[in-house]
Amino acid sequence: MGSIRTLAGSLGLSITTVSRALDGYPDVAEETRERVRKAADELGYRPNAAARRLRKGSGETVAFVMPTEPGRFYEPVFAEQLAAIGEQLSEHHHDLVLLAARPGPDEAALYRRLVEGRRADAFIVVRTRKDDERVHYLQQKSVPFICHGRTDSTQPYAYIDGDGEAGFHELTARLIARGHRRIALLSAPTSLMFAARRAAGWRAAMAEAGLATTLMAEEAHTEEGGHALATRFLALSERPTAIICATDRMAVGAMRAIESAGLTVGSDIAVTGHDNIPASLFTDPPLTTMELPMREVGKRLAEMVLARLGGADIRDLQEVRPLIQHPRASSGEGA
Amino acid sequence: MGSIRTLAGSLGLSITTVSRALDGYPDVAEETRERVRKAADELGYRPNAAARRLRKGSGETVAFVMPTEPGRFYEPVFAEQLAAIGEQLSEHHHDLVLLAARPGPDEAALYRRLVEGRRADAFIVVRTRKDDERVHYLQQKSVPFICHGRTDSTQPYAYIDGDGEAGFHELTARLIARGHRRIALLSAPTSLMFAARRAAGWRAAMAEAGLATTLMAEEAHTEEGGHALATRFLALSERPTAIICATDRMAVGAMRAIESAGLTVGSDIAVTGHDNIPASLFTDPPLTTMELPMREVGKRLAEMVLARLGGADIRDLQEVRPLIQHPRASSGEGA
DNA sequence: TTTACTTTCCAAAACGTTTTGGATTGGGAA
DNA sequence: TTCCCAATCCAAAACGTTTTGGAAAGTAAA
Repeated sequence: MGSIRTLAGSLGLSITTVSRALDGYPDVAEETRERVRKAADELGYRPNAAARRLRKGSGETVAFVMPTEPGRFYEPVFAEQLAAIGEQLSEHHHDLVLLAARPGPDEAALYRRLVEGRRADAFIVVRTRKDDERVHYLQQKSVPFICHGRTDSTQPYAYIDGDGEAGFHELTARLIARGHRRIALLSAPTSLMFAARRAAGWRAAMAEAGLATTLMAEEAHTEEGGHALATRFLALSERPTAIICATDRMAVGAMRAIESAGLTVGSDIAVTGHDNIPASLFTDPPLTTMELPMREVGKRLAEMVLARLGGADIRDLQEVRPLIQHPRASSGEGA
Repeated sequence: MGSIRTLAGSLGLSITTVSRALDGYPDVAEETRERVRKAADELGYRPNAAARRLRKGSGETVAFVMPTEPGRFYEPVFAEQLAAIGEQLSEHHHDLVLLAARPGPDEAALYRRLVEGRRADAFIVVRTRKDDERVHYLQQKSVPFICHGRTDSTQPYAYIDGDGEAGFHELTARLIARGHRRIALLSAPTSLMFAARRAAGWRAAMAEAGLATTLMAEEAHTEEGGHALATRFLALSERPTAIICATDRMAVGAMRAIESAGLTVGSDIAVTGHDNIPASLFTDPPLTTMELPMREVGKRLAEMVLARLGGADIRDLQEVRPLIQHPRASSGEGA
């Protein structure tokens, strides 16, 4: 029911003409085209996606594989990015297929299945790692993809990324200018590219000021991770006067640890994060943080995928975006 | 490259036999089947998804349309649910296609496009509304779907839902037993089914104890919404001694408002939420909340969709799950 | 030996599009 | 008139599977 054949039949036209009319080819009379459009609307005709994909060879399908960590997968800004990607792609009549696998052999197998079965024409790769097998594989198979975040690849690849290095450099310099000397970094695992970049920014600013970069440790980027690391640093005889966290979630955990130790965030110890999650305005005191607008990034990510599918050059699809700083009371700044 | 034809050719078999061998039909010799399997592995052959879908008529595709509100879409537990759905579906070789549209005409048009173009064989409908056009439409077109949350429909439909009514009833009764009399409810918009259910639970418990249910108001279920409503209630001459929030995010906003007013959460005013977001363990004091395990729900949602596609009866696919209560210090309970 | 049945395989049709390579018509130029 | 070209249309092939309806060969029963 509702195939192009019945539509063509009811119009007394060939299916060729109907197809070309709807696809906007120039070799069909304007009057006919209108007639076809109207009938298609009335019958609620939509070309069968599978048939179209089969014939065209390309499926108009973009895959997004969530790297679900063992245990909970809780990414504050994730949903927003996904929504933006979905909106943008669907506007251009592309499908976003969502999958999930934890990094490791399962993930690799999933990528192979998607590529070999031609279930996806392009990929969006998030949460990039330093040495990223996903990137290797897609490059080798020459499947189009866009990364959110950079990776250590010798071959060119398309990406969009926030400038975490510059952001953390600027933040660290700001704290140094306010008199801080012992500034700790609570990092996420540095095998994750975003964590490595942010750490590099902190390290550079500290080095420029001639300060030691010993107060640094890695943990999962969760409230719990932040709490554990902060507790450890607070027990030092020379405890830090400022704690820079890789993410807002870590900062929330760190703030809790500081309060438990009987200290006051903002006056006794500065705390900062990254992400500008909604809750960061409602911590006590409000959390100093920085932000890469996820909705914009998601939209751009989708645009870049479409561009790549359209044959755009990889070198024109490499973007690093500055972060928006939000200085607030948790670092003795802002309101 | 890599079609079933080349595979059949290289084996000296017909494509029929190859297809049936790989699909496990009984009319192919065990020896042959092994030979085919091995060759398929070596060549990395996977059936072309579009061709298979076209021929089979069913696309093995489940659609998930995110109801993106105007402005920010930030759903703490959302990513986890999505990951679980994706994992489960992909295990059964089904695709999860993700789309996004804000409730309204765009959303309706998107559903039509998906159904009429046969881009989706089934739907997962989340964030159900009292009068839900998505449900009406899918029922009318008799497209299989599963709701997360219930709705006001006279016809039967498949759903899984947390028992927010019982959960809030139990919580309210607990607070009453601890001596609270003026218990306010900070609700999400009651056009959303989950908010209406939770409000009903609170109202019933209050009525049973002969208490007034005037202390109730609706706002967006965000930190900001919670903050605004709490501020309003705190200004009353007879302010509430307990504030029940529809979500943890609202509770975070409410706690901030209480502190700003110079009061102490837990001792002066009890505060509770719902969702058990990770941050709820790291508020000061830890937040009393309740939970529907999202990973489990996601998995079950996927299973139910598959069951429905397999012809299971709707009446066997209606589940209400009890919530897990987490009494904590923010309501003077727990540790 | 013939018959009937089982096992194993296969040719061809079908799914609903898009694309290729014309065919037809009418009008203007020669 | 004849020829050419532009404007419209269309029949048939192709995309890569799965499924239908046997065919061929071997085996057991009569």
